[in-house]
Amino acid sequence: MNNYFRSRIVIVEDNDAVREGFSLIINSVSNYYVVNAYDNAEDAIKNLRKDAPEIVLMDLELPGINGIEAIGIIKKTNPNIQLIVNTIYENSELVFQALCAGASGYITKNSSHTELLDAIDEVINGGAPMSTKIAKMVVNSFQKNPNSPLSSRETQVLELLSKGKSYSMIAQELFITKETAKSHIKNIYSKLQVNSKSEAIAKATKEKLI
Amino acid sequence: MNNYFRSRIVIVEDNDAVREGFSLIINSVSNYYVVNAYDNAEDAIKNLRKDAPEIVLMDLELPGINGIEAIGIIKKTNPNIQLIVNTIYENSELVFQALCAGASGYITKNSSHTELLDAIDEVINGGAPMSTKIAKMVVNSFQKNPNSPLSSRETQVLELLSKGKSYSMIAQELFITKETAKSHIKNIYSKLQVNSKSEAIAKATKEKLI
DNA sequence: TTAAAATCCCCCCAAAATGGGTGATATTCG
DNA sequence: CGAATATCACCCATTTTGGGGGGATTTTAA
Repeated sequence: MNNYFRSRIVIVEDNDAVREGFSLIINSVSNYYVVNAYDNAEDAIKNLRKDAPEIVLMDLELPGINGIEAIGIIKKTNPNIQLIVNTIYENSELVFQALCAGASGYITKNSSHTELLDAIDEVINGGAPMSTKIAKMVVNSFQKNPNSPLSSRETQVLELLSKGKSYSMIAQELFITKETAKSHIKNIYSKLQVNSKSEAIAKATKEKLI
Repeated sequence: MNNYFRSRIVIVEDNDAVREGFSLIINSVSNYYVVNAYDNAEDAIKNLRKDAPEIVLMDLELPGINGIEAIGIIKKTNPNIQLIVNTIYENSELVFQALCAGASGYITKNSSHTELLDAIDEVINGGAPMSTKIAKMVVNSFQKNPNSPLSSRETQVLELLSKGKSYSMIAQELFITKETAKSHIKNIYSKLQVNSKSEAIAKATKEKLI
C-alpha cells in the first residue's frame, strides 16, 4: 500500500501481543500506518527523528523510563508530536500526570479496535479523546468539594492567600480591614487544623476547597 | 407513553424554536422525557423540587440570571442533578466557569440529535460528554506553556512559592540554602518583570508557567 | 425563637519572611 | 569559548505572620 498519504504512527508498548495487535489494527486502515513499534521508551525516543511520527501511542507501564517521563521528553523535543496514552490504569494520579506531561488523549486497554482508531482520528482532527471514566475524572477536577467546612467568605480569603496575597492585600480586595482578614484566616486555620499559610493552602488544594 | 421508567429532563433555553426542538427529540426516545422546559433560569430553579429532574439541559446566554450562576445555584441546592451545558459559545472562559460551577458536560448548539441524546446517555452512565473542541481545551488546560522564560529550577522554586512556602521551606525542600532560593526568586522576578510574590504567582498562573 | 454561624473590627508582640542591593563560584551546554 | 544556569553569601529596612486576647452585629438554621 502507498504510505505517502498515511499518517505515521509509532507504538510504544512492552506487551508483544498487544503491540502487534495494535499494529495490525492500525495498518489495516488506509489513512494510518505504523512506522515503528517499540517495547520500551528509550528506543522510541532514540529513533524519533528518523521515525518522524505524527502520533505516538504510549503505554505507561514500561521497563526503563516510564511512559509519563517519556511523554515529557518527547513533547519537549518534538512539540508537534501528539501522544495518546493507552494503559490499563485509570488511576487519577497517572491520568493527570500524563495530561500535564503533554498527552493529547487517554484511552484504556479495553478499548475496541474502533475506539482505538476513533481516538487517532480525533487527535488528528485536533481533539482530545478520553474514555468515559477519564473524561469524568477530568471534569470533576474542576469542581470544588461540596462539603467544605469553610464559609464562602473564608473560601474567598483562602483563595486570595493561595494567590500569594498578604493580609493587607486581601483586606484591600475584600474591602475589609486587615484585622478582619486576619480573623478569617485564624478561623480557617482552626477549621483546617493547621497553623500556617502553606499548610492551609496545601490542605485546601488537596481537598479541593479552593 | 409510560413515564415511570423514563429519566426526567428539564430544559432551560430562551430560544423557543430550539427549546421545542430539543423537547421533541428527547421525548421521541423511550428512556427520557422532558418534564418541563423553561425560557429562563429563575423559573427552572423555582420549580426544581417539583420537577425533580435527573438532568438539566442548560443554555448559558439567558435573560435574568445567566447559565453559569444557575448551574452554581442548582448544584448547591441539588447536588445530584447533572447539568449539561448547551450553548453556541466555545469560549474558554465560559467553558471553565461552567465546569467549575458544576456542569457535567458541555456540548455545542450545532450538535446533532444523536449527539444530544448520546450526551444525555453518557451523563446517565457517569460520563462527561464534551465536544471535540471543548475536550481539547480542557486537556490543554493541564499543560504548561512550552515557551516559559524560566529555567526548570526557577519553575520549581516558583511552584513551591505558589504553594505558600517560605524561602526557608523552599530551601529545605530543594536541599539548597535560603540565600540560593532567594537568588532564584530574584531572577524569577526580573524575568517576569514583577517585584512581589503575588505578582509572580499571578503572572505565572495566567501564562501557565507553573 | 434561640442558638450557632458568619462576618466584622481592634489591640499587643516577637519571630519570621520579604525584597533590594552587591558579589562570587561552579557547571552546563551549544 | 561564552552565555546561561545554579549555587552560595552578607547587609539592611520593612512587612508579614501567627499567636494571644477582646468584642460587635448580622445571618442562618434548628
